[in-house]
Amino acid sequence: MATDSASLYARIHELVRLIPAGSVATYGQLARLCGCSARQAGYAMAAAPDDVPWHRVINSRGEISPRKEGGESAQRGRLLDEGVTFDRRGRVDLGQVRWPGPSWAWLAANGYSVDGIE
DNA sequence: TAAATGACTAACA
DNA sequence: GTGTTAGCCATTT
Repeated sequence: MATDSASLYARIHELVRLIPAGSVATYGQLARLCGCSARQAGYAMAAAPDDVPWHRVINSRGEISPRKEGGESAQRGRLLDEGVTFDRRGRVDLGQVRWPGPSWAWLAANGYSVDGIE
């Protein structure tokens, strides 16, 4: 259970909730937005509740990250159900389905620096 | 308290 | 294209 860093996870989870169906984001992308490292983004997914579309978060290669349990297939299935296509290698076309990120308005409304760099 | 772990990434060979 | 190295930092042991 998260301790003091629960707010950090909450922030990541909120970002993930903004990802529309049919789009995907990378761990590093979320990490940049929440101001933490990519590993923490992965940890946040492991701890993500069911109301978070964690299946829309993949690694920078556009593949499903291998984890302990074999939940990869479930994640792939959810994405396919949302219209995300995988190529023969099991990778998605990030150039096509990658989530551009939250709107500037959202960022500003949530205390993020719109300048990109605080 | 210290060391190991991990749903990562970028850079380099 | 693949393999290795280093950096990352909360969580777990």
